[in-house]
Amino acid sequence: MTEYKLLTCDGSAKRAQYNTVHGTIQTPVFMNVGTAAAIKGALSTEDLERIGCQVELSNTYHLHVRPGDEIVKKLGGIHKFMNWNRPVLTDSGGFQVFSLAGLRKIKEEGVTFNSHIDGRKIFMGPEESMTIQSNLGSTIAMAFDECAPALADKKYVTNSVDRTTRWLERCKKKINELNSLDDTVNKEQLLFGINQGAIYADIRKEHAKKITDMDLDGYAIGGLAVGETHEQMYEIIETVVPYLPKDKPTYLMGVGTPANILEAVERGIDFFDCVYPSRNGRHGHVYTNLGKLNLFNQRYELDDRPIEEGCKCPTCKRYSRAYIRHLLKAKEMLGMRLCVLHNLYFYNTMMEEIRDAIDRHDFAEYKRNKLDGLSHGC
RNA sequence: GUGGGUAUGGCGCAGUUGGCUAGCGCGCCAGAUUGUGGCUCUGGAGGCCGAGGGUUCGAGUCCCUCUACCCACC
Repeated sequence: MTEYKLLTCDGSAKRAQYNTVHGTIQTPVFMNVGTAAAIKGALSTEDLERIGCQVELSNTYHLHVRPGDEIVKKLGGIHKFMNWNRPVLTDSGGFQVFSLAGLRKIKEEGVTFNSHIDGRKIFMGPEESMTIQSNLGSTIAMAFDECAPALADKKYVTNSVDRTTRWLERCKKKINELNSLDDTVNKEQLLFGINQGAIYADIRKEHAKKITDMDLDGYAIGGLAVGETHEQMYEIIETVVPYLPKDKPTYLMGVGTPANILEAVERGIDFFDCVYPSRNGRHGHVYTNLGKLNLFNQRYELDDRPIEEGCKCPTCKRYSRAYIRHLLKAKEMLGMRLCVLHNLYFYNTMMEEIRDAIDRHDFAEYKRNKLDGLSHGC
C-alpha cells in the first residue's frame, strides 16, 4: 500500500509522490502544524482543505495529556476525531523532552515530565510514545528521540545519540507489535526515524548510517534550528542526506522560514513542518513574495490593499490590511484566523511552486527569484 | 453657598521626614520567536508634576490665591 515514488530529480532536489493509507502526498510538502489536533487560530478542517493542506501534524505528548490518547482511540482515532481524512503525522513527544527542559528527567528507560497542564508526573519512553501514537492512529509515527541542545558538548551528544539509537530499536519493535494487534486503529502506521548529533558532522554521519540500516519507512533530521547558524544547519543537511536512502522520504523537522525550506529542498529534503506560519500569523506577521509584513505596524492603519496583491487565499480575496490590523489590535479572533489562513496558503502554495519547478527542472532559477523577493523581509 | 477630598506622560496610579537626569502598570511605537503553553521576551517614544505666587541652597512634596473635578451637607 505504502509507496514512495520518486518522480523527478533536479540536482539534489527530489520530487516524489508518497502513497499512504490516507491518501497520496505530493512532495516536497509542508505539513501544517496542529499540535493539539487543531491548527491554532480557529482553523477548521474545511479551511485546511481550502488552503491546500496535504498533511496535518499533531503531537503525541499534547494529545496524551489532553484529551488522552485512549479517548481518541475510543472515538475511532485521530482522523475520525478531527474529521480529517488526509494523512496525519504525529510527533513523538521527543521534542518536548527538549522544549520543556527543566520539567524533566531523562533516563535509559525514558523521560519523566511534569505535565504543563496540571503538573502531574508523566513517564514517556519509546514504548509509551509508540502506544500513544498507535492509539491516535496517525498515518506516520515519529520515533521517540532526544533533541539535544545545539550547544551541548560532544560527550553529552554522543551519549544522547547512542541512547536515541537504542530508543529507535525499541520503537521499531513496539510499533510492529502494535500494528499486528486486532484492535489497532491504523495497522499500517508508518515509522520515521530521527537523525541527531547536534552540530557534529561525524556523529551525524555515523547515526545516519545506523538508522538507515534499520530499514524504516522514512528518515527525519532533527535537532536543527535550535540555536545553530543557518550555515551550520545547511552543512549538516548536506552531510546527512547522502547517507539516507534515496527511495525513502526525508523530513527536516521544525524548519522553517521560506528561505530555509528552499535551501533544504535543494539539498534533498521532502517533508517540512514549522510553527512559523501559524504562530507568526497569530502575531500578525504575514508572508508575501516581497517579504514579511507586521500588520500591527501603524503604516497599515489606512492600507486598504490585501496582504498580497493577486493572492488567491480566502483572506486576500476579501479583506484589507487595515481591517485585519484593526482586528488584531482589538484582539478579535478573526484577525489571527485571517493571518494564519493567509500564511498557510502562502506556504502550501510555495511548496506547489517548488514541485512545479522541479518538474520543469527549473528549481535553481525558481529558487533564485523567490529568494530575491523574500529577502525584503523573510 | 458651606465643609472635606483629588489634580503627576493617552488611561490608572507610586512618589517615603522637601535632596541626584520624576517612576510603575496598561496602552502606544518597533523588534525577537523554527518537531507551538493564543504565551513570553527585548528595545523605544511620550510628562515645563492643574495655573500663578511664596518659603528654601534646593519644591511633585511645605504655605497662599485661583481653576477644574469628586463626595457630603444646605
